[in-house]
Amino acid sequence: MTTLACMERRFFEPDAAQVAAALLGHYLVVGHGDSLRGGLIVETEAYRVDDPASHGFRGETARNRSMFGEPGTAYVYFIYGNHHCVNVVCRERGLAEAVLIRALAPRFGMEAMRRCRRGLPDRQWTSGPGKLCAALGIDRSHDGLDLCDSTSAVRLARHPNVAEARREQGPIVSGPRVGISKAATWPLRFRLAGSVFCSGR
DNA sequence: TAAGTGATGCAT
DNA sequence: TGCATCACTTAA
Repeated sequence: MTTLACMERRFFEPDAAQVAAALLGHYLVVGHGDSLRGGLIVETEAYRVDDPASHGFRGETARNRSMFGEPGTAYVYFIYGNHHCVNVVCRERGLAEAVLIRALAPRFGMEAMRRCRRGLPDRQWTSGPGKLCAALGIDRSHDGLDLCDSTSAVRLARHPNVAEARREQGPIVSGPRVGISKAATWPLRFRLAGSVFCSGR
């Protein structure tokens, strides 16, 4: 794909709910040497600064430090002893807001993703926040990367025709978050409801 | 439906 | 130091 321009930083200055919706239909990609893996974002979840479910709610620690960084920073955490999840930091430095990338429609590096997902069917490669990190090879070593920098291993890229992508895979719907015990009913989960690659939890 | 996995954070 | 919790996945 020749048209993979990185998102500009100001894209991530609004609050996490706005950014979570705005990211749908754009790309998350990871460079591995000369090759690329990634896909189209079809599901996101917002975590707000006043949000008891957010890792940043109780203040800055070694684990969540990058949540307090510049908008467009990657926050990657390790959970349940097995899985990594990747977030995009929003709002200005010092305010912990972030968007969890929950699911992708696979687009680039299909064979590499198939291998990393043990030969499972494509619908199971990236249809969950831990799955997509496994498929793309994202881990804590990517925590704190600038997702707006075209030289970063992990980055976010603008879809040249995001309106069309949303038409094809929409509509955009929002609803309760999943997998959390606090403030789960806040309608901060967003997805392209026509995509078969949503996590379905 | 439940087990597994290990880091994290708060209580002790 | 101990222990409950955890923004998940897989096997059953």
